[in-house]
Amino acid sequence: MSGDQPHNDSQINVDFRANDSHKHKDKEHRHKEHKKDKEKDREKTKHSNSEHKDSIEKKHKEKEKERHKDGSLERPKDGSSEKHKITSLERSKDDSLERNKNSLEKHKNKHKEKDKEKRREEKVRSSSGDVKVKKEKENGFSSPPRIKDEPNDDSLYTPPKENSKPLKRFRNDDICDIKPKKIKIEDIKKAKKRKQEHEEDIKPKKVKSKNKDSHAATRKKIKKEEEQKWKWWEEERYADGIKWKFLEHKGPIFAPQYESLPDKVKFYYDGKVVKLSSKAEEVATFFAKMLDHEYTTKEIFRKNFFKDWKKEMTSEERTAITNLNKCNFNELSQYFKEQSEARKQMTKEEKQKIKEENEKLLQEYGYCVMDNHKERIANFRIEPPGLFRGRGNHPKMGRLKRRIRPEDIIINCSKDSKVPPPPSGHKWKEIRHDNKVTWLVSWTENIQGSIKYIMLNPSSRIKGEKDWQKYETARRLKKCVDKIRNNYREDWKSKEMKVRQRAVALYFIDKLALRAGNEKEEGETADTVGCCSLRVEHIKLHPEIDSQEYVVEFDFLGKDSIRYYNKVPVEKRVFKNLQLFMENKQTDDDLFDRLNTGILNKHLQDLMEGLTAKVFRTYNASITLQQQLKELTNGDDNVAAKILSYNRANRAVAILCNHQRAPPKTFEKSMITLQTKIDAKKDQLADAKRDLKSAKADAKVRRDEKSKRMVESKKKTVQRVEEQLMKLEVQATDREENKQIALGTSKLNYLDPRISVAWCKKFGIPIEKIYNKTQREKFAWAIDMADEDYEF
DNA sequence: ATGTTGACTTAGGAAGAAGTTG
DNA sequence: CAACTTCTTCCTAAGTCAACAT
Repeated sequence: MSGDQPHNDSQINVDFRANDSHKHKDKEHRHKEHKKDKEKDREKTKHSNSEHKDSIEKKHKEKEKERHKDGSLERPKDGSSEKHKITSLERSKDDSLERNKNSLEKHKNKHKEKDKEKRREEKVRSSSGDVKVKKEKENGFSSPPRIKDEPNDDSLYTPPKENSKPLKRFRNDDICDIKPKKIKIEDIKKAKKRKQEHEEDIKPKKVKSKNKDSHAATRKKIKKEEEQKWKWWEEERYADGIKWKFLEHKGPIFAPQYESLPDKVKFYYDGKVVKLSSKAEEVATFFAKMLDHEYTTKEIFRKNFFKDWKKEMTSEERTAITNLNKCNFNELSQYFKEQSEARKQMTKEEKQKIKEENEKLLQEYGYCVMDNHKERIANFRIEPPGLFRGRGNHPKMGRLKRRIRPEDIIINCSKDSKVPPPPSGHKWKEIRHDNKVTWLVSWTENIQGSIKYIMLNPSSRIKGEKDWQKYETARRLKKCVDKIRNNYREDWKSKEMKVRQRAVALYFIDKLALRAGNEKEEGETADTVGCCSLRVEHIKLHPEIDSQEYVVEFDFLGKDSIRYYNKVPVEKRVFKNLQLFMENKQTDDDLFDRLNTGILNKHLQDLMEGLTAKVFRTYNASITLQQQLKELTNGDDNVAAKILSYNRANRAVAILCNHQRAPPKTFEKSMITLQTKIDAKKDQLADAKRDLKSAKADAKVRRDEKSKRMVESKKKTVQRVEEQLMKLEVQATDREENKQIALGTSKLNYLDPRISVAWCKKFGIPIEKIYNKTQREKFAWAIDMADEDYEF
């Protein structure tokens, strides 16, 4: 499909540019240092085989060049690196701090009103100008019928199994020709029938559940099933909305009660010992435990902490303790360090005992029964109290996260199940029987007032089905993405501002895999943005730069305050539109002032059933992996080299999605030790080769069996050592390239696992090399169902 | 439309376990 | 076997998106 990824080359280039400035600087810097280190090493060891080193470096360079040619991994060497010298993560913090200081206040008051003003203004502007025809055009443009008619025959991409067993219809996804409302009714009817049949098959426990014998019977049954690994993906799914029929669990585990400090551990205020009340002391320990962290030095953190701490103090304490700077937590901090040290020093037996106890708790609380199957729960422990630490420059950092009591907890389970008893002397806040949701336990958290849930493990049916469904939606997008791309390109010319903005935003989401960008409440969270919430200050337009035309420079903080930096050449039309959008705006005005995620997603829904902004991320990630694997894998390579190719493909995706990590603290050091190993291995190889030579010479002279055998064994040694060396070198390359890129997130959330499974099967790579145990559990469905010619 | 809330996915870092090495 | 590194699991914050309320 030519249109699969018209953007891919640029995407990947672009991505490397995403690291551009700061990261690149950093990378280049690191490269130099690395070389220096190598040189040092050489001098030290004197066994240097500089030839070898050079050749490896050359090899790497060549490889990188190749990749560059492919439009893959190499970053362009443009000179945009000067400005940013700090690594992304550090930088992002500083940046946001600065900005927040300056603009937070402004924003708070301004933004909402300004938005309204703006809207008013622009209405005037547009009605007088060229954007008159709004209503008609809007109707004209959304033109859903055309798109909806797009043949939706999943058959092409749907493995036979799926065909015979209908996919679950979360949003009536795969019946596309019928109007949604009708479907609902029909689906429910069908579902009822299906379920009746289904239940007859598996003997629902519903009726019998009060009977203990039958409970025991089901348990046995569950155990049996456990042994042979339930393949939920071969079974029918529930229709619309219903998530389960039976749900029983043991409730959550609460955080351990606070234990007072021993008397010898003292807290000082203004140089004098102060004995704190239990409540105040507990909160003090939270602070003391974090003392080593940088954020206890931050003004906002300290202010928030102190305010909340005072609330926990007795009135005497409150009058006595008025200045956090006069508080001395050192003894507390010291005490906790000793404690953790002591924990490390425990004997094997003690550790074993703790492990066993944990295992017992896991067995008791870590599983639930959902529809005749025992399933693992993800987070069965209630979050303990502590100090809130948001990410980035969070206005609420340092606030007290309060202890959750049974009275805060809502239990969700089925009516016919054994409701978990609350801890003695307590009651649950509520017991609910809602099978339209997947959670077992919920409570409201006190920092943001949001609801927290206990849900099932990713290996569970309920999560797995949804995950599978996600990739199926992305595959449906694959089939109509060309149309959608043409559609938004047309919309760049629209007379209506709203449509143009929508089209440009969608272009970014598609090309750059940006997140949708919901509005957020000012002052409640860190100042981060996604596509729809970009502000004028987040982009710069360069009509020409580095011999490229129409370049947009992005620089903003995204989710988790991870910095997104990228210079992207765009089409002229996009560029001109951006200029238009930015006209007469302040830096802190919204770039897309007529757009939000709701509008965008509604439009997408019209283009394809189930399509939302985030599907583009999934789609582009998966299609990139597939294409990169195709390009990078060399069938003649050995396993290690193939895996390097896989990791590189994975890396291309991680870069596309801007999945970063802080470089491991020990990165430089571990690189050096690895290099030393490589050097040692090279020496060993040289020795082995010499041995082989002399053995050969020897054999020539002697011509006896023994010396022949000797030659053979020496040959083998050389081969073995060569392989080992190769493996080390591959490892070094891989690690180097991975310094601040996190592969895990995309692997876990964006890449259709069937692509990887198919790749493994095709090239004879054991799946364990790609997925660890947890990942194999999560992707069991894919491992079971994908064969080597699976295509995304 | 706009705002609010609830449910669920996505995310990076910390802690803990396992593996490696001197 | 202790110290260190690396891999895995845990933790929970921070997004997305749809349904509902205004």
